[in-house]
Amino acid sequence: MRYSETHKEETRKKVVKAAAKAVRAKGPEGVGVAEIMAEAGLTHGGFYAHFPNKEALVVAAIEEAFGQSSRRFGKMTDGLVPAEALARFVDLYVTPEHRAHPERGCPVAGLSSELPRQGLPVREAYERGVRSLVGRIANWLPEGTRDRDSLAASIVAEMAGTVALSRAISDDEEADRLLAAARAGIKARMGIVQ
Amino acid sequence: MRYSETHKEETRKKVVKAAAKAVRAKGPEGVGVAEIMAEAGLTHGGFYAHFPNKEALVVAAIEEAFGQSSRRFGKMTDGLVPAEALARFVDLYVTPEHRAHPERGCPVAGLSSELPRQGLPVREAYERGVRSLVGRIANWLPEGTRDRDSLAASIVAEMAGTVALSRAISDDEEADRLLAAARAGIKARMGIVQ
DNA sequence: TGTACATCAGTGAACGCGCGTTCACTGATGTAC
DNA sequence: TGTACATCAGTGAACGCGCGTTCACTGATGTAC
Repeated sequence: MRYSETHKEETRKKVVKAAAKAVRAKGPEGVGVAEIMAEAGLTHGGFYAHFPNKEALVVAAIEEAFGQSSRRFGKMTDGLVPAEALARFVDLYVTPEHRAHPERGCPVAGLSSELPRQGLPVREAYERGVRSLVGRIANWLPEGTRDRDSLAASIVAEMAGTVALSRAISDDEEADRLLAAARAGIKARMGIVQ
Repeated sequence: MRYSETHKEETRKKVVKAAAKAVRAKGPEGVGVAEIMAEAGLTHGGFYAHFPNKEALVVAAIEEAFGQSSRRFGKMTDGLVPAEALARFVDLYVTPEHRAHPERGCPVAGLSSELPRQGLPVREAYERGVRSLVGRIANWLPEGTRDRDSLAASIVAEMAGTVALSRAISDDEEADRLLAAARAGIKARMGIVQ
C-alpha cells in the first residue's frame, strides 16, 4: 500500500478533530467541507472517501466534541468524592475561561439553541452527548435524591444556559458577575438538595 | 399616491413579523429574504425598498421578537406583586408549551448559542433584548438583594437554558420532568434570596 | 382643464458567490501468473 | 523475475443549487404649468 495501514484512520481522526473544533466555534452550518479538509492538509474531493456526506461529519464532530469535553472534565474531577467533584465541575464549567473559548468548550453551551433544528442523526448524536453529561452529574448527586436525572439535567441546563448567555454580554466584568452569581446559585441549590 | 399613506409602514411591519417568527424558529441563517417577502405577499425584489440588507431585517426581527415576548409576559404578570409576578413568569416560561413552540417563544431560549456568532448589529440588538428581560426580572427581586442584575441574569440563563435543553430531549415525559425540576429549583432559589 | 413629468412601492430576470457533491484521473504499491 | 492488472487515498475541475443583491421596468397617482 502507498500509505501505512493506519494512515486512513489517522486522516479521518484529523478531519473529525478539525470538525469538532469548527462545530463548537461556528455551529453545524459553520462546518465547511473544504475548510475542514484544508485544515487536515487535504483537498475537498477526498472527503467522500471518509464520509457519505456532510451530515455524517457533523455527527462524528459532535461525538468527538462531547468525548473531548467528557475526558477533560473527567480528568479534572477524577478521584474526588461526589460532592467535591460536583463543586469542582461547576467551578470549571461556569467560568470566564469557558465563556471565552467556545471552540474548546462544552457542546451544550455552544450549540443548545440551534441543535434541535438539525436533522435526526445530528440530534441523536447530540442527545447521546447530553445524556452522557447528565449521567455524570447524576452520579455525583446524593443517592437518596428524588429524580436524580431530572435534577442533573436541570443543573446542566443552568450551567450551559449561563455560559451561553454570558457570551451574549459584551462587557467582560458584567459577564463575570453573572458567572459568579450562577456558581453561587448552583452551589446553594446543591446544598439544599443534600 | 398609488398606496395609502401608511401602506409602506404596514408592509414593513408584516415583513418584520414574518421575520421575527422565522428567526425564532430557524435562527438568523434560517431567515430567507425571498421566503419572508413571500409570506408578506410580496416578491423578493421589493425587499430593498425597506431594508438596506438582510442583516438589518434580522436586527428588526430580533427587536420585534423580544418586544412580542415582553408584551406577552408583561400582560400575564401585570398587577401582581413582585414575588407573585416572578413565580408566575417562571410558571409560564419553563413549560412544555414554551418547549413546543420556539416560533413564538423567547428569543433567548431559541437563539442563545448562535447569536454570539452574529455580526455586531445583530449582537447588539440581542443584547438590548436580553438586558430588557433581565431588567424586568431584576425589578421583581427584593430590594435589598445584592447584585440584583447579576442574579436576574442568572435566573434568565437558567430558564432559557432549561427550555433550550428540553428541546434537545426527544422524550416528552422526560423533558417535562426536566422542566418541572427546573421550576422547583428556580423557586427554591427565589426562597433563598428573599 | 389638459398634458408632461416626477414619484415610488413593487416586479421579476439576472448576477455572483459559496458550498455540497460528483467524477475522471493520478500515482504509489500490492498481487496474480 | 518480470509484466499486467487491481487497489485505493487523494486531486482538482466541474456541476447544481440556494440565496443575497442589483437593476431596468411597471403602473398608479400626484404635481407643475
